[in-house]
Amino acid sequence: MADKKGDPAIRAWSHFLGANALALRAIEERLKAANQPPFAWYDVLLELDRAGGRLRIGELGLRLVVEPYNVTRLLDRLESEGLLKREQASGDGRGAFAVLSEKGAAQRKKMWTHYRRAILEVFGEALSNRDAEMMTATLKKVIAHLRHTVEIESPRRARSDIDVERDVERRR
Amino acid sequence: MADKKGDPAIRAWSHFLGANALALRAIEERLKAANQPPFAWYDVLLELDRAGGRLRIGELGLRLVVEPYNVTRLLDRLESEGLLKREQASGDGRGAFAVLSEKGAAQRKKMWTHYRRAILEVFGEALSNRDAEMMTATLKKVIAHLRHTVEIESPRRARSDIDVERDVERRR
DNA sequence: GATATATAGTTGCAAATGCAATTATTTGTG
DNA sequence: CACAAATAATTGCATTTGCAACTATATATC
Repeated sequence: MADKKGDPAIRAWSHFLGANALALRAIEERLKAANQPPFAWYDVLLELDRAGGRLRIGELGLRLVVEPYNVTRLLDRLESEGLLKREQASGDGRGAFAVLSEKGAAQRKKMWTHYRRAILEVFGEALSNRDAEMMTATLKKVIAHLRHTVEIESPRRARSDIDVERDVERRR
Repeated sequence: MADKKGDPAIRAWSHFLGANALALRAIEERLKAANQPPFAWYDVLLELDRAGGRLRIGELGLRLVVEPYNVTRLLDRLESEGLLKREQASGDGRGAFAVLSEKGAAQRKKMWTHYRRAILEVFGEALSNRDAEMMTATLKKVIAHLRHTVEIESPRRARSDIDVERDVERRR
């Protein structure tokens, strides 16, 4: 109990979670009210745009922080709306590019007007510029830290599975 | 494009999203590696514990920022593991309480050792105490703003004998 | 240069989530 | 009191996500 809320990092995390839940809910709500697709679509389109219109699918997943199988399906949905197309990678028969279409670029712009307003409304209104800047700086540290440690850790099983304790019996 | 990254709030939001994706992934990953349930379970158990062991289901949803239908199913899962039980609300035939069980309390403690370590590892290591404290303060503003504007409808509680008891710490 | 291993991306199936009712009860209004 | 409206929680169905396995191609090793 003593250190449950005692450590500043724990307190920050708990507020982070709370703000996250409320903010995501509010943003999605506003996008839906404006008849726009989920904001995850915006991120895909933006990342493609930033990369000049085309990006290897795996690289896209890394940048978006989305698992490969979810990238596949996200792209399926966007592709079926004509917002992008897949293109076989020349020189690597395994890979493919996601390529932004005209329609996709237009959709991104369209979404942005709503998304931007929503962000400012639910997130920006609460913060001074100074608050926001400090938050950006702080979150950059978190991101850098996580990008770093997550990378070091994946190659193989980090731990042996001997030490696992079965606490909750069934996973359904 | 001029103000796409120009506004401090927008920049903060975009970093917020990035940190969120990385942090959630890392935390869940570590809990899974320790064979623990998802951290959403912890939140349920903690909220019940904080409330003294029992809470109206709707109120639990508000505190957790989870939609009613998802609360139902979350409780289904925890209840089927024996971590809590539902109890008909006396005085209101529609409602029910979620009641923390011994096993649930124990499970919460158990999870905490892993969860706590994970938080400190993936989130705390990146931040100084001062960083974390500033972040908490800033996020509090965001939360207050969203709690206020997003939920214009203040959930008027039906007064019933049993739950009058703990009005003390409604807002957290 | 044959074979093992690693990489890119996808897929089947199960579990979780979102949405739109649905049930049961309570409250408000005439 | 009768009846419309509101509230608490759940459910059916469609969509999305997670996990594990799979296909296909590339790379490394001997």
